[in-house]
Amino acid sequence: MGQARFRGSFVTAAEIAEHAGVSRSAVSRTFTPGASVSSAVRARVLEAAGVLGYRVNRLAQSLTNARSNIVGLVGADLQQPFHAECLATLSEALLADGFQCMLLNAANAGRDMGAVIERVLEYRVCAIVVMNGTPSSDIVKECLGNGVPVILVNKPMPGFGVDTVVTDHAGGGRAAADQLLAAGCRRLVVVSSAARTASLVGRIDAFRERAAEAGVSVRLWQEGPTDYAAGREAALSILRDPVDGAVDGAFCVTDLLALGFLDAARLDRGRRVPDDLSVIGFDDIPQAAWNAYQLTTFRQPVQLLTDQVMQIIRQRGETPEVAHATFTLPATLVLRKTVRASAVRSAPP
Amino acid sequence: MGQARFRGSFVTAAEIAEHAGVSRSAVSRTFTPGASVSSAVRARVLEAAGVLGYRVNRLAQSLTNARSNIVGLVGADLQQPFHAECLATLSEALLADGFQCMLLNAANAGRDMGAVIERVLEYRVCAIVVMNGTPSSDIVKECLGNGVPVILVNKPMPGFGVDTVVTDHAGGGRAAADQLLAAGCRRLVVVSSAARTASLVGRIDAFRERAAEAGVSVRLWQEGPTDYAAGREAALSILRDPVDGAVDGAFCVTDLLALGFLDAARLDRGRRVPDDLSVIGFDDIPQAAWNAYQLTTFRQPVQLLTDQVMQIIRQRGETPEVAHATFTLPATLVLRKTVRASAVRSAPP
DNA sequence: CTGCGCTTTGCACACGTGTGCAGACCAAGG
DNA sequence: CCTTGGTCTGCACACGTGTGCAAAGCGCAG
Repeated sequence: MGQARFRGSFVTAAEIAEHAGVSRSAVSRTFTPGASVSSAVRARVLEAAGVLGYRVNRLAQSLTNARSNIVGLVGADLQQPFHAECLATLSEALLADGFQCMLLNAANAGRDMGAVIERVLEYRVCAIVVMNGTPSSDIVKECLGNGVPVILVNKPMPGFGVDTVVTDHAGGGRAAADQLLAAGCRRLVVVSSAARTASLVGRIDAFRERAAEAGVSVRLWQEGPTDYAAGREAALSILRDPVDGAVDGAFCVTDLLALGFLDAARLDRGRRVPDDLSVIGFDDIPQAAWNAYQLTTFRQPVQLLTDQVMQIIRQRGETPEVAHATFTLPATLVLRKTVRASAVRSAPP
Repeated sequence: MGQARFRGSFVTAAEIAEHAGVSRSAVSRTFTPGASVSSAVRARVLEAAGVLGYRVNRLAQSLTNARSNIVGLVGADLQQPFHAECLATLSEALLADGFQCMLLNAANAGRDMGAVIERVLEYRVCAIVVMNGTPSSDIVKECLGNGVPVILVNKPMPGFGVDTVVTDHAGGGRAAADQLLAAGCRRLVVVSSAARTASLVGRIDAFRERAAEAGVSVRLWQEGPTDYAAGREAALSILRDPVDGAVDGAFCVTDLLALGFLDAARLDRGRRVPDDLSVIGFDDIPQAAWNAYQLTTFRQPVQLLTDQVMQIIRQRGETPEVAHATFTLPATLVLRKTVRASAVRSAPP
């Protein structure tokens, strides 16, 4: 209420000092934990700050500290359910830990995310987290050279001085193959996109390898973007043949692909899922649990990934010189209703 | 490459000046558009900057400018499709216009978003955009008192010194009623949540008013959160009665509610949509277009809303004193397949 | 050659904060 | 009384940048 200054600018510590009749240092010390101020001075400063509405200027603060408390969050395709979940979880964890997050939308994946990273470097961020997409090695080197740690999610980049946190895509791919094989499927297809992302490739390769071990060959579909429409296209094309003798098991490397695949398989191609055709996805986005789908899929451990990222940020903030590592977290199978119950089951208790 | 300094800190303008044999002012002027530097000096500065990897410190820059180029983006429930779309669109527009965006995840809606806004004020943001959720009037006053413009999306707060950008919820609600009435529905229900958000209330009231004008009363359901599961609950409860004599038209004030409602209506309650029951949603999230749903809904003009927000930010950056206004943008009907074709149609051409 | 005007340059200050250092103040013991 | 030790406080500098001001350099007309 006591607007001592003209409207439209922030109050500074000097003004608080004047109002409270102390030196500016006293104001600074009052808001610095562990600094030496008498309780009398502290009280007067706090009162003046309350009246005038003082709010410390973190920009100026960061100037002396060389610590900005800002973390750069880089990602593309933010409106996709899985990425949105990562973003929501990460940003909440950052805020809870006292950081601020600068969002860098690399928009359409594949656009030069170097440009946006360069811009956020100008704010002296204390870390950069890449949620998806692939930054060029040049820009990563530049970050590291300036002492800004880089943390990659689901994008291993070994021997580069970065920390990496990944889901166990290969483990998920193997488990997916096991599920379909156990369900009796023998004509398998992997549905992916034209993107050759490490996470997608990891799932694909492990799936095919496991199927090969069982003597089953796998058809591979890799076209278009990684979204619902592409999943539809895949099903429309793959399931063009009549029911008998066709594909009976599909591993869609993303839930979005899986849901599009499911819709086209059922509604356009008349397949009964899971009777004629079993489908498995990956990510466990909220829509996978919807009753129209009930998709069997693998849950990415978003909370664990986030926890690990936070731990790395804190760690590097204190002791930057520690060795870099890759943390692999398990994907867990979520059994719903798009995979046929396996013929051989353990007897119920 | 030429790391003249020890690894782990940023290069300053003074170091560039020394390396190029000029004054620090010359460096500053080289990177300030419109400043007066000879081309010879500029060239030497740019070369030194390239070699040493100079990157201007925006924190220090903002200190003198009192302009940080940072916009605070406040929102809750960021993983919900509509909010995620708003976030993606807004953050991309901000970046394209040269701003940086600080993301403030208010997490579970209704938590004190005052706390997060207070924190971002410390970074001297040049504007705060509230994408959803309701900030307290105290915190809004504090922003405005410090000269930080506040822009509310879909949350009118008239006479408060804020700018507001809203979808025409009432127009959508009326049009929804018109659609259902034209389809011959006479036993209507509005499905909403326990949240009494202005946007939801606007849709509800306009819908009921229009229905009342037509002499049709409307049952109102307002329970639980605004999500898929709540839509299911609504349908399970409302459609418990046998088919004949029950509800034949539902306006779900959100697509998420509508999709949950649809699934429960079809799969659990055996209704045929649109034959037995017509359903209309609101938002036009991507999932509404999926083949399993084909939901008739109203598209919120996210791109227009974003454009308007950007225009306000630019405007207030130049001439802060201009009068505040509310901009209302139309919602457009997206006809899909959950509303019965109206009995009376204009003859095809 | 001299004077004028324009461009370029460096000095010095400002922005708002943290903090080392020295001095002031105070209490207690000798 | 003096001395010692501890707690507070204020001065002054630092952080990295933008910019007003005056001086210097230069081209050109008189």
